Amino acid sequence: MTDRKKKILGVALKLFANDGFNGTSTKKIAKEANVSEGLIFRHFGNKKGLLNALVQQAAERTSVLVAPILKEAHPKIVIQKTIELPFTITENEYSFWKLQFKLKWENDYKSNEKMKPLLDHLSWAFSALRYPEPEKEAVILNYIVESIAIGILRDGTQSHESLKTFLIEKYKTLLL
Amino acid sequence: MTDRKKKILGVALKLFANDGFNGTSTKKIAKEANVSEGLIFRHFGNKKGLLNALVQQAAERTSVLVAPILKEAHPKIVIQKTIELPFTITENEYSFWKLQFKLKWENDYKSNEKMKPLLDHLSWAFSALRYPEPEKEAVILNYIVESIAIGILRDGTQSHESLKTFLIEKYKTLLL
DNA sequence: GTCTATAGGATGATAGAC
DNA sequence: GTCTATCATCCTATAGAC
Repeated sequence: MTDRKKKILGVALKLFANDGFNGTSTKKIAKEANVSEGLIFRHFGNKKGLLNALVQQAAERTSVLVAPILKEAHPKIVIQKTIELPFTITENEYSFWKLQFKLKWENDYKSNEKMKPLLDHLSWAFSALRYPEPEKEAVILNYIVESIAIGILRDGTQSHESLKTFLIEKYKTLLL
Repeated sequence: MTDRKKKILGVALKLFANDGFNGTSTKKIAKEANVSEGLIFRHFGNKKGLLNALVQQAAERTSVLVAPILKEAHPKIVIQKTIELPFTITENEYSFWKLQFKLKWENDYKSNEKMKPLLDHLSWAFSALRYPEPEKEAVILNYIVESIAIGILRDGTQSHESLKTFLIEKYKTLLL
């Protein structure tokens, strides 16, 4: 992967995340990346191809991020790590996550597959802890964690920090 | 409000919700509404003006929908009605809600003001029920309810029906 | 791999007639 | 209030040179 190709991907990620796919012209991407517009099409075929490359990168990045939770064998730790997940987002990853969430609303990319393994592992954890409805608990916790992630993208990590402790304590109590 | 103006608003709502603001051309709106393209600009000035009209309609519609909960004086019922809220969405309102949620990602429309009164009333309800952290409980429940709404928009009401009972029971138990 | 130049079409918006 | 015709601009994509 050449430096220019990487630059294009980086700039496109930022712009797609902020202004949306249709709200971002290839011209703007080229300008901000200090690259000719033609180069984008040489490397990615068309604009959609550029987005696809970004989506593929994201899939890999997501599985790396979720891996430590999936390997965790202690149910209580699985839950705690899941709650902590959105708080591990650093500011330079904001564009990445923003694009992920936005794409859920695009008809072509709404696949939910990436988070399925985490959901399954959460179900298992609640099940191991004898919750009567483990699947539903997993769905709910997943919803909470996703909403927190979205909130953080909007207002920053700090604004939600107190929720982390609150949630961990809440789920700890229920586990006693 | 003339019939043609209403028609434009209805078609624009559907298309903006499905394909996004930038993904929808005024030409397409005009064609689907059986109206000349010029008429859109006569009525709404420009494309953004059309979106603004939609946003204003939505604000009114939202406050009507939330009103019954805000008037509710029994804290337990406030919580139950909040949980039930997303399940009252009918299919012909899907576009309306879809646009609402999508706009949260648009830099110009991310205002969260519309749901603030509900959040405050929820806080009050949890407080009245002696929860130690009423504001946080309100935020969490609000997150859950929003996520369910989004899930319903994706997969239909039926797919989440069992969660409704589950949640109502869960919060009932915690209140004993 | 990268750039410049350009084609071909779509897009938002306006003017003027009815 | 509504339509037709039209404009200027922008957009994606390609061709050809280096």
